[in-house]
Amino acid sequence: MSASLARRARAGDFLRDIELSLPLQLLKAREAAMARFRPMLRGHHLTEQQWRVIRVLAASATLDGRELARRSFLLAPSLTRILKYFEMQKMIRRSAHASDQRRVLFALTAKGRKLFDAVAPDAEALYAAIASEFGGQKLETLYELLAEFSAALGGGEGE
Amino acid sequence: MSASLARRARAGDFLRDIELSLPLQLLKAREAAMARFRPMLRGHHLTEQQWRVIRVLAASATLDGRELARRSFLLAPSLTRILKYFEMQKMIRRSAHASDQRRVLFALTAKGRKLFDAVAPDAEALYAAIASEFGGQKLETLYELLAEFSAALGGGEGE
DNA sequence: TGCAAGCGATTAACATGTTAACTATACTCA
DNA sequence: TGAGTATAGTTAACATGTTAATCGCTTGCA
Repeated sequence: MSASLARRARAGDFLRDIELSLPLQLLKAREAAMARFRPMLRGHHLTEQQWRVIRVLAASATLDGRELARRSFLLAPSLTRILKYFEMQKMIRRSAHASDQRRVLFALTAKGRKLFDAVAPDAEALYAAIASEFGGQKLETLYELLAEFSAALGGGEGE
Repeated sequence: MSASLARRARAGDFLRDIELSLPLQLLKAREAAMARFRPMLRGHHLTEQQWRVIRVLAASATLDGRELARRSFLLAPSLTRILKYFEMQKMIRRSAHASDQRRVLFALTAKGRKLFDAVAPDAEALYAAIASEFGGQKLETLYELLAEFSAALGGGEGE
């Protein structure tokens, strides 16, 4: 692999080969993983982003929009749209913040919890399959490198 | 970092913490990098995907849609829209394939080449800064792991 | 030959990404 | 206390992601 990289770097293009674009390689890896998850989520009538919201709320009971956006890594406009949809579906319930009228609190309804309980085992199974195919040790190394990378570029902020 | 992962895994949530979602970590790392590139591209009135198309064409002279889609890692509908836009901007020219009337060939115009020449140095500078901050050696390791991951899950196909 | 199946490109419909503007509420400090 | 500033959430506008359908061209094969 290292040899392959070196070969490409010597190829003589003006710009380094697009194969060496880091954002693109991250996108490819992400797509390789998502290609597994998407059909399963689709079977539950969920998009990836919708599942992230359900998952975050399932782990935290009640959250305001800001925290929900941070943990699900969604931009505010996307989150607004998703929450509006889930409210319509009776999956999520909103309530007022006691001391700050700007904030809105969100929580899963019983129906939303049921959805989570139905999807979670499928997601875990796919994740386990990926870990098995790629190797748990390498997966851990990849996690660490990704975390270091995000931290080095200041792309995580929170915590 | 490994300690941090272990701590979270022990946290006791029903599902493993969302922080351990691989697609999400890949997305975060990608976003950390793109946060650097986006403002620069915006200064040239380009989106990330538009830049990928320009870059691929700059390296290959003439390509049909299929190859262009594969190398820029864009889905056909997105590519169609981007090419339509660039044609309107006179950045890209389309021509007919000699032996297969289904295919369409695309190439940069002189104006498109000029755009590439203007953006490329800025992109290289940002890439060099990232390599410097994160470390060239770790960056190479990350590349290799990402490539192995994509290959292991069958998410690259071509070559 | 001719037709069924496959492929390249486009279009359609809906969801999200991205930036900017806007509203309402909260805070700060003179 | 009150003008100025900051923050949470929403809305707007446009670009891309995702799946499905469509249309014309090509290929394989009876």
